[in-house]
Amino acid sequence: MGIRCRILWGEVAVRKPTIGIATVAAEAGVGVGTVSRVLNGSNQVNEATRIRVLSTIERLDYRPLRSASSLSKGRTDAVGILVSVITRPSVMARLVGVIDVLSDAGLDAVVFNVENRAQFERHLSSIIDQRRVDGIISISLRIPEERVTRIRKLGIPLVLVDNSLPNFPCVYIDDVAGGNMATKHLLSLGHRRVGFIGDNEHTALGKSSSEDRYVGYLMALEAAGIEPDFDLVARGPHTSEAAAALTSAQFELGQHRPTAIFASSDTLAVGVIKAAQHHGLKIPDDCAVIGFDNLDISSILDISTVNQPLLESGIKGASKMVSLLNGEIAKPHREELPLDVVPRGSSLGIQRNNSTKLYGVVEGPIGLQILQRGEELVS
Amino acid sequence: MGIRCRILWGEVAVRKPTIGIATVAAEAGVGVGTVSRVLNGSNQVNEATRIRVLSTIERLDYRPLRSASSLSKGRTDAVGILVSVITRPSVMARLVGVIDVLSDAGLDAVVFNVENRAQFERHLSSIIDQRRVDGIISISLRIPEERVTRIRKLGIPLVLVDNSLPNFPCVYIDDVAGGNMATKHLLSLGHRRVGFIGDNEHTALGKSSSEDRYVGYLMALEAAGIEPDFDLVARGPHTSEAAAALTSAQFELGQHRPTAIFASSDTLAVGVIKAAQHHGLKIPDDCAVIGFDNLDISSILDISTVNQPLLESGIKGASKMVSLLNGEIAKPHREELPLDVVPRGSSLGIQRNNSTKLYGVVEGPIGLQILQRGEELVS
DNA sequence: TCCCATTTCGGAACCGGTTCCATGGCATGC
DNA sequence: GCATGCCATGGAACCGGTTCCGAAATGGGA
Repeated sequence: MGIRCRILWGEVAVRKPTIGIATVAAEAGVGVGTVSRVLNGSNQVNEATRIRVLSTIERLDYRPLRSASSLSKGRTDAVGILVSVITRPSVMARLVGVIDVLSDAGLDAVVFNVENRAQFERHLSSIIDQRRVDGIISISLRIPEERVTRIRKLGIPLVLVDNSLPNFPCVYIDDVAGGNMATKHLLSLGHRRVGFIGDNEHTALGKSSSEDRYVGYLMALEAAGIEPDFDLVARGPHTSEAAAALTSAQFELGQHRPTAIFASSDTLAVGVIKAAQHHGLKIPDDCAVIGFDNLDISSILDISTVNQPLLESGIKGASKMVSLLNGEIAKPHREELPLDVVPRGSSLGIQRNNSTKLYGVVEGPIGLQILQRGEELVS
Repeated sequence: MGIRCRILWGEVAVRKPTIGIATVAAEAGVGVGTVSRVLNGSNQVNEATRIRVLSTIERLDYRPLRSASSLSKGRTDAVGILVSVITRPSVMARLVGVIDVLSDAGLDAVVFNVENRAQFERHLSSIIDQRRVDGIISISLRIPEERVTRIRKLGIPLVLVDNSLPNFPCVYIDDVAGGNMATKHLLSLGHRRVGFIGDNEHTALGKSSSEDRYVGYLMALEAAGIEPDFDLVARGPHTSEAAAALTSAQFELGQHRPTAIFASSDTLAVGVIKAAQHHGLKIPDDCAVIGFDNLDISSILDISTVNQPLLESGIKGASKMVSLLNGEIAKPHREELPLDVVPRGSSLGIQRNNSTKLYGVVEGPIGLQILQRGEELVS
């Protein structure tokens, strides 16, 4: 009934009495079953008894052991979250949505940060083979085929956020359409030489959002009857520094340089803008820019972008997991979230017909000249 | 030995045979103890036997159940991470450090996102009372006194990151000194009217970093023999919008307006800069700005700041937790991390004597004119 | 050949809740 | 008064690894 003996260094035996459910039951003069029922809020217990048990629990400062409960119940009430490079703001936002929903549902959120292939494999096998969680939510990651097969065979609940896989619940966007929208936006402003700056990190372990957006870019060009110029297409690591370097190269093409650039993420768009400034090009007059994701920074820097519901994707994904674990079938198994272009100063420039007061052009080493819609910012 | 029966809807009984350690033992012709030893890498097992057991495990596709192991071992191998508003980039960076170290140590990182007092209490009691984790890491949060008492009494390992508490391991910075350094930097540039923009969110549940930095600000003024002007001190929510509004009010003081502003975080500094531009003030000539934290955005926008090792704080904090759980005493129980001023364009302006080529001043609605040290960005 | 130390191994007891079945008490219906 | 049914309850069996003790096998030395 909870007496553990341990011999320390050949000295006297040390008793470490643990207060378990049996102790509580004995102390309250009831059976263990009753205590368990009280703990789990069963309505099968008399009110007077319940109160007596509760007060005993209080008095003994009894705290039920989660792992014992998990063992009996056959579930951990925890969900594993596999997350690709967590530091990316877009990934972060999704993660927050996931965590909030899970914790509201009383589920533990066990986060696994995946930064390389080896780590990915290690985490996957740890999750799958050690049965430490009831389900898996994968954010912006592409799970290797053999793992998917195994997960499917074992019947482990899996939900994908920002990716999709046949026969699994998922929440995703149409990146091709998004790339198309962004490019069309630039084309609609009259640009004919539109560049593309993307990242190449999907090769590692993520989903190839950038490549999908590139496909959309090509489609938009084709629809406009424009022959793609592959000198205006470049890919590199997912950093603004890399994007700046790639863009810089395009700006050195002289009269063949792009007059507008679609960066496959806002982070890259920042680099594009840096490069433009480096070359003395005015934005958007000399070069229009649009990004993707609608991160905080794009709003701060007044960068046009394609908005996708990041937080919401996490919320919806986690909700599907909760339904799955509760045995309810998530009705719309697969869910595509809407996208929309957010036109800002980096493509539109100052809208002269905007009646609100605009910021003047400021000189100086820092000219973070932000075009705000109206005065709300400094209200 | 692992046969579970369940009656479904009054239909036939369904047998769900589970493959447990006993099955493996029987199948391999050994005892359960041996299988367990193999699983845990004990060296008390003959090589031939080990191989036989491993192949049986492989053949049966046996996966040990984490919660059973936890129950016997008396530990969960999981650590709870309490995190204040996770979306803040500074908090995020610390979290990443923590998660990486924990997962390297084979510990699960269970993340609890705390956004309000009620959530905080709920998560705390869930963690403490349900014994779901072996230890707690608290990031940028101030734990209520009564909870601390309880944690201490129960002997739950607790590590604080970006905060400190007597007799608990912690990793922190000297915010007072940081505020002092930032303000001194501005004073050293000749400014006498230095404003302070801080946040007031510590009242809720976080640590009062902003207030500590304010104290440092006051000390620096005093050391310079400057009487503080409380018209130049303002606090609001932790958003650049709020900071912009507060700053704007200061700029309307006419000749009494500040010529330099210390913002207690980079996020706020962005708002300060927005407000300056709104008022047609050049930075840093008309108003110098320094922030705090050295976030990505401050580097992108060339904002002077005070650097603190964010990722490192997480790494060190988690390492302390690992030591604690391993029974090793974390030697330097409390650890203060170093701070340093990172002077950038928002306070220094263009350094004319810098030999590297500088970006020209660009006109246009977006003049994200970033002063880079050298060409490495567009290399 | 016998003795003792070492290595390897089997398996019962145990970790601490959960669940299900048996039981007792009480009210209702005939 | 007795059968019936429901509610509340006790407690044994169970969940599936871990650990420890005792024992068997092995090997080396006298």
